Amino acid sequence: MRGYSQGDLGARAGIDEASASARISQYETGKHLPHFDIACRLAGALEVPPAFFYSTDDETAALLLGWDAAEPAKRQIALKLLKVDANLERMKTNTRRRRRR
Amino acid sequence: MRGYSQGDLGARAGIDEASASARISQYETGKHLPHFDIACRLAGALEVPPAFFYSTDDETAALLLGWDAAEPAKRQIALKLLKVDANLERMKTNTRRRRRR
DNA sequence: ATACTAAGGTGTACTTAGTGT
DNA sequence: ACACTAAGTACACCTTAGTAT
Repeated sequence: MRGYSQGDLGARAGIDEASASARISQYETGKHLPHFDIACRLAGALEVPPAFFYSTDDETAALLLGWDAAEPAKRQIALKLLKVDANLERMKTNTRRRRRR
Repeated sequence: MRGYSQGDLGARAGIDEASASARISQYETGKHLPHFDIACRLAGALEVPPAFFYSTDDETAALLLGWDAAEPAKRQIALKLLKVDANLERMKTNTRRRRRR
């Protein structure tokens, strides 16, 4: 199993092969959205962070890909670089995380 | 409208006030997941990037908050810092973006 | 083989009404 | 006022069967 067909991707994500092609086609054509747990498994199969699928602009998408590929040391530097502003911002806003299934 | 009640948040996200409290409560308690377009409007109201709601670890969540608060100049530095690894990584993997509604 | 779609079945979010703080 | 929940309704995803490249 080394291909990149919809069926193979489905298999790597643990989706029943009988419906994998149809479902992934529906996702790619925008007909339907996968549930979050399925998106996580597809992200695992494609080796991208799940949040990548939910980025609404190309810069954020690039950030998440770079973040995912970077080594821990480089991650720390990037995070510290951004963190100063973030902490200032968070004092002003009430941003509670919402739970997932 | 200056409060942080569920009803106010719903109003800022353009959700019908008759059901805003119930729905947001269901999101916060993990009973239900909002559709992606609703998540985007909630993110706008809370001034966080939509992808923040879909981050599966605290570091990625922090990254996205920092990214959102950072000025363009600082964003470019962070992005370039991560981009080298990212480009190398993308040559090896087949990561097609999936469409959204 | 693979990608895609229509239509019906299935499951989840949304609405409403109501309880409790 | 506000947060939360139960139950029914509405709607989106999933499955199947089928077409087409």
